[in-house]
Amino acid sequence: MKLAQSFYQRQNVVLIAKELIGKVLVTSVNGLLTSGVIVETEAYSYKERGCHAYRGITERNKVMFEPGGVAYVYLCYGIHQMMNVVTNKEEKAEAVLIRALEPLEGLDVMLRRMAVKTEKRITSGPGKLTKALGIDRNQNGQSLGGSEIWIENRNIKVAKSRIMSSPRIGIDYAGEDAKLPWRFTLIGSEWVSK
DNA sequence: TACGTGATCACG
DNA sequence: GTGATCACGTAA
Repeated sequence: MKLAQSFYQRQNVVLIAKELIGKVLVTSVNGLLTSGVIVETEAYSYKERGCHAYRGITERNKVMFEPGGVAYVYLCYGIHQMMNVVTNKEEKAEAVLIRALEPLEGLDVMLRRMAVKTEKRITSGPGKLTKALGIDRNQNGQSLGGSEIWIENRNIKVAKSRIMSSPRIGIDYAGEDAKLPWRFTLIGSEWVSK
């Protein structure tokens, strides 16, 4: 079943990022259902330099300041859509970046969207999984309680000992905050990004 | 390692 | 208005 708003609106974004490992991200875009098990996440908070919200609200990051439970989707490097889950209360701008999935449903749709013939590493990276699942800025600000994009708990068991933390990727500009161990990966998964 | 690609943001 | 920058991916 879908995660409740109360799951997202808790205050500890790092804990939420860890708990999202093993949950299932689902989209139904243009009537096409696709989904995957989350195997890699990163936490971001307005309190640290790695976060878009660190310097306050702007046109791009304003949905991060909404109450938890909505999608924050933005364009990176002019090409890649990045999918985040907004957490915490209104004005406490925090979010979890979804970085990799293990495909579950709608593999044929994903193959077509990615224009590839095999599923190999088709959702192993934040820019790739959004394309495979049909996520773009049309979903920015959408509720995760809606009918187009949501996250489910399907009772997939993930032992805490199978989750590893490490520094986040691609945020050298964040100085000391780049060292925070706020990236979570499922140990042994073939689907974690490189 | 190099760079495509275009929105965004902090300047004026 | 303008220019530097960027939570990536792929090719080489």
